[in-house]
Amino acid sequence: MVDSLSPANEQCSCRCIHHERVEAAKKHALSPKQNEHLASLFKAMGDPNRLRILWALDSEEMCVCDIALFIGTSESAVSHQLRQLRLLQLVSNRREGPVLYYRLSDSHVSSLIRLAMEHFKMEEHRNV
Amino acid sequence: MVDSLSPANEQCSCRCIHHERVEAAKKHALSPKQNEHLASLFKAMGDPNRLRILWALDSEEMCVCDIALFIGTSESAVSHQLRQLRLLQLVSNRREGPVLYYRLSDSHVSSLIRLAMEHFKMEEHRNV
DNA sequence: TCTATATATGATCATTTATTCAGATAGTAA
DNA sequence: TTACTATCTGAATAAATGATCATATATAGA
Repeated sequence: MVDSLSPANEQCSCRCIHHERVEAAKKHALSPKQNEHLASLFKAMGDPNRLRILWALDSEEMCVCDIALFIGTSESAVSHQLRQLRLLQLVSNRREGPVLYYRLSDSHVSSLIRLAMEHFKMEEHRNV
Repeated sequence: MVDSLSPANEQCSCRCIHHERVEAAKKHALSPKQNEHLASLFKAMGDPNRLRILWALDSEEMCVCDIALFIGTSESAVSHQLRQLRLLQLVSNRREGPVLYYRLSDSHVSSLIRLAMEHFKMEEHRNV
């Protein structure tokens, strides 16, 4: 059992520890890759400005200018944020002339936000 | 319309902009407080180690030692992470003598993780 | 009381990250 | 081509963050 530990994990091997729980947790654990992917998704949603962008795009397409005005930051800052969201495939865009219209790639993001709202027992006062 | 902007948001007022979309986004937007709460929840879940902890605690109680061995970091690091999760009320603990057993505070966290897995079309290979 | 164990906490440090600025790219129209 | 607009990108900087180390607290037992 102990030899299934990676070499770096030696610092605690002498303490209380319920070895069977640790082994069970390892079996139940997500793969490192899955875990990284999920963490990066949540991290992307964990920035207040990005979260506002995502929530805004849930109800309508917006261009970079619109978002910058809505968020109250520079267009460059918004563009950087949008790139992150694009790389994670949370948003996609559509070009119309020189203007890029951004939207949510799928409904998972807004589902996650709504589910998270339940945790805080927030009301989703839809007034749009 | 424009006077509903906060004084700091002046940098984009001369660009293309679909003002009606910006106004609609503002109406639809979460309150700053709600937004901050949600962002902090997602941010907490956005660290790979914290996410592993949360996912592990979904299936069983673990003490700090267990978690440290499972994650492969020091108990102090785990304790710091657990404090953040406690302050956000994502986990709670139960004392048994000198040992603190941690568990998820409610089922929202694991629901969020499972929903996020759908975004990546991950399979939840339950082998525990 | 003293000792040992389990966990928590505060300070520090290295890394990450969000924004800003300057400049580049892409599209449109003259 | 030139000029203009919308957006993107890379570098730099300041702030936030996670881990480590040393120390403190809490509980149990002698």
